[in-house]
Amino acid sequence: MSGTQFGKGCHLHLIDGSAFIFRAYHALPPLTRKSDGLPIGAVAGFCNMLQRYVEGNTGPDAPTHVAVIFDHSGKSFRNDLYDQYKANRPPAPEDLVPQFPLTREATRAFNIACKETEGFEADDIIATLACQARDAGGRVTIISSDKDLMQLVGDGVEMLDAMKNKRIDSDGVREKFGVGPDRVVDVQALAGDSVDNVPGAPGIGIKTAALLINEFGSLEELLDRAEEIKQPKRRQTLIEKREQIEMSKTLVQLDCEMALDFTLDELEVRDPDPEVLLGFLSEMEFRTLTKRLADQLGQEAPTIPETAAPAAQADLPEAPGFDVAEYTTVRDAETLQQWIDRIREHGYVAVDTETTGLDEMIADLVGICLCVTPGQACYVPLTHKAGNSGDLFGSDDLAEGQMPLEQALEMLKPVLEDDAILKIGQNMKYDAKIFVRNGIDVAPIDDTMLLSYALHGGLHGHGMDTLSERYLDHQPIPIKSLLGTGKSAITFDRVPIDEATPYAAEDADITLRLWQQFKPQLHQKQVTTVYETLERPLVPVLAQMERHGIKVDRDTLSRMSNAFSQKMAALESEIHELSGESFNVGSPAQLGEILFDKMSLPGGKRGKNGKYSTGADILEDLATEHELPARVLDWRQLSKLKSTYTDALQEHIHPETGRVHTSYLQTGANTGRMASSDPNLQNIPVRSEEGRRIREAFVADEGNVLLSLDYSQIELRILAHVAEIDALKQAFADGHDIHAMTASEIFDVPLDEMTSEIRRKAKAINFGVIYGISGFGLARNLRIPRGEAQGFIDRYFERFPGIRHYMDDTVNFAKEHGYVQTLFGRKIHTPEIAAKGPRASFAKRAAINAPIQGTAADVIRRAMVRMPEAIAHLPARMLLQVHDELIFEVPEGHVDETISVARKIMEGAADPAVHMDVKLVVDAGRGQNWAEAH
DNA sequence: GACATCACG
DNA sequence: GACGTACGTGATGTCC
Repeated sequence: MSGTQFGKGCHLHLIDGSAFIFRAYHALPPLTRKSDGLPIGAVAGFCNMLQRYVEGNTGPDAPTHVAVIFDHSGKSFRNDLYDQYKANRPPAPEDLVPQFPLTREATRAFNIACKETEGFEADDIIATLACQARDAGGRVTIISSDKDLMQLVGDGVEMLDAMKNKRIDSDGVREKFGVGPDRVVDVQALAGDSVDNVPGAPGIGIKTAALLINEFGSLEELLDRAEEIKQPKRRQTLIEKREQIEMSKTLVQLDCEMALDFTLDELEVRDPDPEVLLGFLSEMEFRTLTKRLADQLGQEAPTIPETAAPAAQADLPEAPGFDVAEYTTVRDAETLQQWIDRIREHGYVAVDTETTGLDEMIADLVGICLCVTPGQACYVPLTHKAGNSGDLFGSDDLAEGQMPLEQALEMLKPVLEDDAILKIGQNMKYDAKIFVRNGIDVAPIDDTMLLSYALHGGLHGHGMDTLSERYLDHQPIPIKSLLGTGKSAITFDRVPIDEATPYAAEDADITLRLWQQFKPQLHQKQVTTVYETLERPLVPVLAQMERHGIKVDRDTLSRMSNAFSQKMAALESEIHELSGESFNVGSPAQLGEILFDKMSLPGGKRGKNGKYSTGADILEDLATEHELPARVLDWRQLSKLKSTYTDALQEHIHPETGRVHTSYLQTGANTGRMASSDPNLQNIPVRSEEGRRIREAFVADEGNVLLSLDYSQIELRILAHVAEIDALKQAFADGHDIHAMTASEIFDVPLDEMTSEIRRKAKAINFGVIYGISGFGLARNLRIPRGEAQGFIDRYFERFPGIRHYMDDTVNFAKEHGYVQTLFGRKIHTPEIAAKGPRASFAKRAAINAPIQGTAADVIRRAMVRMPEAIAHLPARMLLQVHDELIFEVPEGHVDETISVARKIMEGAADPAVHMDVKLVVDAGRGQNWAEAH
């Protein structure tokens, strides 16, 4: 056959590669390569399907030419026609993404042509090839079950559903669409397609569409003569939505005349090269398949070492030391293109951005580093300024030898947004936010900080320096050595490029090395699900919340600040008068001396630095003795509110957005909780009346409302579930007041005789249990004798013995394994549990608390991950998270629906991963400001 | 930079 | 039997 021109007698097979991939992915469990944990299930299934396909190619239907056609990642020309095209399609699963390039490799290993084209979908390539083959007089079989391809059937073109082994010809198409292949697009244009988000004509499905097309002959005829339609609603739709219908047709119409950079002749069937094919299969560690194909090809099967993972790691080629690393500066497009080519070859890249500051809402991009191989990284300087770091009046001109920013971004954008290329970073949320401000939506991503958090939570911090020293035995170049410290510190754009390159490139290099080490461990440590469902997908969600921010009214804060100042001044003179001397009220040391030495008040205890303690609890006790401590308490409250909130918050209002943009630290708390900083919006006052008014400054944008949805008693509910306390479960099921119920049980008081004082005690005990109760702690909290507190606890354990078992079991588990777990499988390490003395006591209480606090944290993370999609059809925005509460902003008209949708997501957040015996309940509030909404 | 204090869940 | 003690955070001001 070789050298024959495609024509009569030839038979072209066109395989829809994406359909193969997704079918393979869903048909197989999430297999990973044994030596390094690389996800490999879809590739395995894909190879099996290719093998079966090749094997079945005998007889009259055997092809002379064949190609596997893939969708090129990214957007197609249809997105230019309609930006919503395929917009509701969920992104590819994370563990599938790294497998996309491998399926291309597999195709080539089978020596089958493998084609994809940027800006076009696989369907268009298939259409163009099918038309070319048909016009040349050949026969075509499209191996796919995608109905969008049915318009191509006829004239020697057929489809084959490989799963059902069913051929589809013109009759088959007529069965499916009610019209012949030539009118399929007309029907699709009318019926639309919810999967691809093609709008079509509302209210018209395939049946009706076929009826209309058959009646009028064509879509154009139908639209021109729409007035003749009898049904008024249908007539109106067709007239009013004409433009939308015509646009839909252009979306579903496949392009048969694409300019291809290859010809049909190049698709001729070829035998695989045994060495290449078996090499690929054994590299993937497919034992069965390698052997089967080796037998078929009459070759000796290459041996695949039966290595356990840790041994395999030792087998990996030793990464070069950091001292011999090759770090280059990229100064022109040609060199950058070489790096981009390398990235595309690998299918992943470690990325790091250098910027002018730490606030990603304000900092500007200075340069980008890339790394695909340990020890080889590049730095692309973009906006470094001329003039050296020592020059105080450094020029604002750009330094020589840098690519134009726009050009570099334009070249990198397709790579950074490519679904098939994994972008690896350390704290990628930061870099992603910088990129968004430069018009690039980085995805998909992996994050070494989050990998470490999932793997090592509780063992150590997850910053780059810690990780590098710990896992790579390498101390990174300190940023201070480039920027200096304090007042004389410079910004990164003032660092000479020659100095910047080794620092920046090293960060990307470290990130890549960490990723190579951590990623396979997810599977071994059984935290893949935690990482994939609770950590990785949260990154874009948080990034969006942070970028959106919450509106804060400066005037409200400013007025309150002035009021606080006046009150403080009055209190201060009163305090000075009472003490008989002028001193700094804000100095605990000076206050302590006044109270306990000069005035000889009782209860003077010295802390570890030899100073008297003057904490609020001590001053409260002293308040019965003297007026002064009470005044100091008042002053302190105002001082706190003013400095931390009314004043500091104003500094955080973004000059352009007028909103406050906090930053969430996903790895902030060992338990799985997040932390908020710059500013911390998770500790805005609420407990005191005076403080709560601060929340009035957090307002909804014009025409909008703030919503607050919070989990009711989530930690106690989780405790009831994990400790299996039937009485508690029942109380939650019946909707009873849980603290009153507890009080009734342990103090033997009937519910109708309950007093607020008894209930308060029970509430303290309930919280105490969650925190790993001790007689001393409860006694201090309730200000009762220690013996009495211990009595309460004893009675509590008597009534709810399950609690004691839970505590003992949890501590024992921690001692045995070195960690405890949440219901979702998050591991929180407790290295101190083996310590002696008070440290062990701390660790025990932390171990008791962690699964409860951590499970609650996991629950709300699940809700947050699912929220954007759930509210996508609403003009609602999720703004803040405060541990068990989510804050939304939504136009007035959509309040009720938003509450109902968000509540459903939150209450169902544990499902289906975890079944809870106790239902989760969410309370909702609304208002013009946060005080009203809460 | 350590410490004390206090804001939140 | 003594140890110290509720769990998890971040921001601020003082003082060295």
